[in-house]
Amino acid sequence: MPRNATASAPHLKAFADRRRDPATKRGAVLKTAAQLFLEKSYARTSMNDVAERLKITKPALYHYFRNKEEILLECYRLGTALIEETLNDIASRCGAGLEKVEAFIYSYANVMTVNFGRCVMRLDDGDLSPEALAEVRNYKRKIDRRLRSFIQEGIADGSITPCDAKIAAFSIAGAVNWICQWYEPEGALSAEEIASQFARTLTQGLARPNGSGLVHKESKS
Amino acid sequence: MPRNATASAPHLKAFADRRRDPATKRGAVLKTAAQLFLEKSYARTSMNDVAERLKITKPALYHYFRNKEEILLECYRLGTALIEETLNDIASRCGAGLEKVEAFIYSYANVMTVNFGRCVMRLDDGDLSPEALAEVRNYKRKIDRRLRSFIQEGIADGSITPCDAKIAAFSIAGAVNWICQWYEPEGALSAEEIASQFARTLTQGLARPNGSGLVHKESKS
DNA sequence: GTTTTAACTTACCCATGGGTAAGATATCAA
DNA sequence: TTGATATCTTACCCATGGGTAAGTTAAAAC
Repeated sequence: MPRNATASAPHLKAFADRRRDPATKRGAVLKTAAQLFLEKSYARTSMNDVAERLKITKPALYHYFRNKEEILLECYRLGTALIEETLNDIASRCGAGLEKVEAFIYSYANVMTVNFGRCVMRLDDGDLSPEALAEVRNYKRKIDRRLRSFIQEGIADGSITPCDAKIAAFSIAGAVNWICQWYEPEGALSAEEIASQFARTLTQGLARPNGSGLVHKESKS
Repeated sequence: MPRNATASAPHLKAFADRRRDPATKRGAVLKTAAQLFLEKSYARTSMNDVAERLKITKPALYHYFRNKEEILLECYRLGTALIEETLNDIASRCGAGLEKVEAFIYSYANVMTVNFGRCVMRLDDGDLSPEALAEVRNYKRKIDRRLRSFIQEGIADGSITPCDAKIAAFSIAGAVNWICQWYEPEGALSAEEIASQFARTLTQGLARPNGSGLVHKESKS
């Protein structure tokens, strides 16, 4: 995996010449800011830091965003859009509740390895204004409800052991959300490995099917 | 459980009269600060906020702590002490790896519902100085290693399905750590309910033992 | 009672950082 | 070429909040 946003920097060149399209530059600001927010947190990232990395000065940023918070909010919006996309896919897919949950874990885990996705669960939404906070909380609630409904479906169709769906959803969401706290794009673990093992262990559990015998061990691929 | 630190405030009276023991007052500052850090985050909690809640003035706080960071660090220390305590219990206990993991989840989940425990995983350790950060990271690494070793034990003794112990540990730790993000002491879910269901579903999985775990299950529904 | 000392207050300092005013300069349309 | 406009810079404002200096009050020691 050679080119990973950090090292070779495509978007850092966006401000090389003066007149180019604003859309690209706005995007570059956003990408850079998201990166910094993940590196140092939103609060510890100053507008100057963002400007510096783009090799411009602070006030230039205000041509593309009204204020710092708007940048943060936009990160949330892009991230939640990624999540909603995959959620719609899964919901429309046929299958038992358990399969949906499994697909959810897999897809969601992958999103948690993408910067904008990571922002959604790692950044502190308490830094948002009340209105923006309400919007973001709404997105998050929607995700939680979606997962919870998959679990309830599974209990209803018999693919999932009866349990408190609310707690189960928190458990799964927690495991996956936490990825954005420790995942490193350049790290040893690939997104694919993480996503697939998470999907398996969270649905099937750690426990060996029964006792210690290899009695009816299924083909483990 | 009627008296829950928030409503009836025992430690908020610590500064009622002037000369009392410093230890109690220091503890009151700590408790109040931890509470505020969880309510508003460390960064958004000013020393004035802490003082105000204790009905004293900001400089008075500096009789008990050298600076704001020392308060934060102390929260981490008390929290990690709670965790280590339970970890030692479990490690010394006999049992298969899976049982240890289960016990870990149960105990750790309970710690995550206690304010100082919540601080450990919810507060942003990036606010600490490099030295303090190293100390805290060290605590956290120890916890992770402990969990990972339980899992490896389980794989070795046959109680746990072979898997990548590192990823499995992240998954479990994530689910449990996330509790401190959503748990509300006054909320509908009790610590006991959460801890026991977490211990069960994370070890046994969601899937119903027989019938649906497999991909080739024909799932009508 | 008087002194000593810890506990606390009032009043302040100043670094950080979000945001703006106003001017400079390159780009684009004509 | 030239004016108009978006782009970007230099220089600044000021609110917030951690931290301190120095004095005040009350408790405790004698």
